[in-house]
Amino acid sequence: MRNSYDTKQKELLLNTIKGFNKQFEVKEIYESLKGEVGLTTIYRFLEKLEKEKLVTKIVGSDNRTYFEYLERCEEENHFYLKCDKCGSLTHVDCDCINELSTHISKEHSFNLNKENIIMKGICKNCK
Amino acid sequence: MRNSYDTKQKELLLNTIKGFNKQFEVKEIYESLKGEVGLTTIYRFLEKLEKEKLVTKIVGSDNRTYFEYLERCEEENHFYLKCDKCGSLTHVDCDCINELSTHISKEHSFNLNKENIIMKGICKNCK
DNA sequence: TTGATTGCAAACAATTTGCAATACT
DNA sequence: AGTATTGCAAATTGTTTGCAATCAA
Repeated sequence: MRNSYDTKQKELLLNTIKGFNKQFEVKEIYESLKGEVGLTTIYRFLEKLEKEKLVTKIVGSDNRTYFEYLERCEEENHFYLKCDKCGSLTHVDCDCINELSTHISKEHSFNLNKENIIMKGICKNCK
Repeated sequence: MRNSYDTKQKELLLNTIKGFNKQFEVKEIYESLKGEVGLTTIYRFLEKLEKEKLVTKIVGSDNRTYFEYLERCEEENHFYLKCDKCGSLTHVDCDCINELSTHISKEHSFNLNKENIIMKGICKNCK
């Protein structure tokens, strides 16, 4: 009684998704893997990754639906900086986020979800 | 040569949208205004509000599409705290965000978009 | 009166489901 | 062999568009 098989499609999909270093559309995966993986399979794989919290569905500023691969990170004080211009996602480990979190908890009675802090703006390259 | 008329529908829509104090679905507006405003009009109105940055389309953790009314705020050090549980949005004015922004700019070469900082977690009521 | 707005029905696009064929172990 | 996976086609759902009727100024 197994519950998962390794297939060519899964491997192709994961590599392709990791290859984008910014948000991507379903269509883009489909195009890159034309003839190798069907649309249905792509949707099903993304759904699985979403459940595993490896991928998030988002609405872009152009109002279209994108997916974003979020590499898991076990660091304590970790957060993401996402560029509004190029869509790139930068990982940061810095105590500043811990301080902020403590402050917000004490002063504003709100507990930040420290596993997944994403702040937006303009990255080094784009400014 | 005018470019906008005041209508019953617009007024109803704006009041309804302001009435929710958390994210809402198109369907919810439609239900609350059943018989008073058509679906097409709702979509068109939301599109207009999105352009004015009063409303944002988002994907919920249940993977459905929601809209969120973001009251504009002219304060200098303003940000939002969004509860992952109840969806409520709290406005905060506090210098802490300014310090963070300065730090991130200096140390991590990234310019936060200070107009629209939204951080997620669990609110006072839900914890 | 003039031009904006509305809402139906139809068109369109994105996503999901049923199912038979295929691949994995 | 036995079960998971795939992918087509069809069904479903969400959103947009064309257009004639209506409404605001």
